Amino acid sequence: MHLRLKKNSTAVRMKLTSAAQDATDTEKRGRKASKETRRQQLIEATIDSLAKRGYSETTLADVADGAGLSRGIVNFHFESKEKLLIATLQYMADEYAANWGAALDKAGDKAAAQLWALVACDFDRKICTKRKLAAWCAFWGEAKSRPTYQALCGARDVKYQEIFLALCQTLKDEGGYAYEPEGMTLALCASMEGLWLRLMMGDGLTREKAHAAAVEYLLVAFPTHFTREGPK
Amino acid sequence: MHLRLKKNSTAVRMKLTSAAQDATDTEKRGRKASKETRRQQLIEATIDSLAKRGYSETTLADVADGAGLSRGIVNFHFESKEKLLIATLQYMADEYAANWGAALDKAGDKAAAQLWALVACDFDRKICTKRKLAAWCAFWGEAKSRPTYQALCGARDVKYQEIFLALCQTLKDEGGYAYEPEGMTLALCASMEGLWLRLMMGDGLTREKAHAAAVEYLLVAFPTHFTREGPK
DNA sequence: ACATATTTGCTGAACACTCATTCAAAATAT
DNA sequence: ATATTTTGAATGAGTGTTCAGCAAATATGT
Repeated sequence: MHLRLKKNSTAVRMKLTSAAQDATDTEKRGRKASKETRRQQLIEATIDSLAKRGYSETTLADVADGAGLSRGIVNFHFESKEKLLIATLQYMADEYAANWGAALDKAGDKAAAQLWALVACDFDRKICTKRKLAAWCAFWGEAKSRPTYQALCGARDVKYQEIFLALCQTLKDEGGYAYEPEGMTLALCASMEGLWLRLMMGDGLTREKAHAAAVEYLLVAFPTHFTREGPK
Repeated sequence: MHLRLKKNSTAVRMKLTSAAQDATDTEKRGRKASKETRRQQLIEATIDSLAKRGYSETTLADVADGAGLSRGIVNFHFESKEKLLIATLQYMADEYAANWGAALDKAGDKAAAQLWALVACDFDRKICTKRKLAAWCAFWGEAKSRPTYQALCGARDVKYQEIFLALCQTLKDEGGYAYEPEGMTLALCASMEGLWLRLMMGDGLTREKAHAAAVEYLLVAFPTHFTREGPK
């Protein structure tokens, strides 16, 4: 069970919120945490549990313990375990999409630079954690038999793959390459997903090595556009 | 529950096994099935259940029903659910290894032909079924938190990847390519695993298209060795 | 300011249910 | 007759869900 002061904790908390109202948010911990903050906290605990124990052994008790809250809490903030898991997947999908969206914006308007950025951001520190990869993989494992998961995992690609394809097409025209762009794009995207899978399995593969492998692919596919250090 | 005749079913079964002792094995169904046959039967039912319901919803009751046998049967032939699942994964790993082993034998001794065969056999009818892919993926999802699964999923690569690397190395020397062979091999293997993942997800991707994408990769990586139709 | 009422967030014990496992009895094979 | 295989009901541990009640925060009254 988690320890928690009963009577006198009030005074402590009041002092904290008034004296050390430091920085960012008025809502931080204790009762004061807003609904959205709690949901966030529970989602993080869910990712932890998925990474640590896997999908099939993730229990609400474990999530609650991980968040330092009580047993019934999930059914209060989410309606059910199922809803919590869906919200968790949704959160990860949104984060992923936001990440490559931002990378694309920063990349300028040359196609080569954009493709490079898109590949690089998949191996970004923020996204490509063992913890997050394990959570993704846990959902993949269940996706086949759960349409909702499948939709959310797939939504990852709807826009993404279109952009990828368009970029490969552009580079092909620029460089006069001979390949068939659809197959090329598919193989490239699949390669990055496969690298994620291997990173998660953890055969001593590092983020850097995985990224280097993806880059190696870019080099052979688009030799006139890239060097190992980046777009020309 | 599964329906089953009680008293008179014996006669029916006897007639089947004596009159219609058709073809292959003396041991087929009914009591007569040997230990090994029953285990096999239960493993197949397990793969079915993994594919249909996913890892977390696969129950012994479902496996037993799928095999047309009673509830307690798994604990008789396997000691526990855990052991059944491990035996199932072991079976799939063995089948996979046997498949690429055979493909390699048939490919002759030219490195290009061998690599081509190795890539092709991953998309073979026998191996690359939705059913089997879903089962693989179910195990991948749990592998992170289960050393035993991880070992069996990883064993897939121990020899495999060595051979792959050696072949890429050979082709590089023959063709005077400029890439770094480790990264190249890793990206290629990862690409095929990623294609499996996508096949399983089922975005209207077919075995043929997935194979074509892998081939597209081979073409750009080893342009002097391959055409879309095969090794030169 | 202080007291009281109401709302909101949270708790944890109780409940219902699923499911792996056990085992005595039955069916079958040798 | 004995050994082996199979059955299916019983068992018990584990887990998601419910809900009455508690406590903090806020609103309202004096």
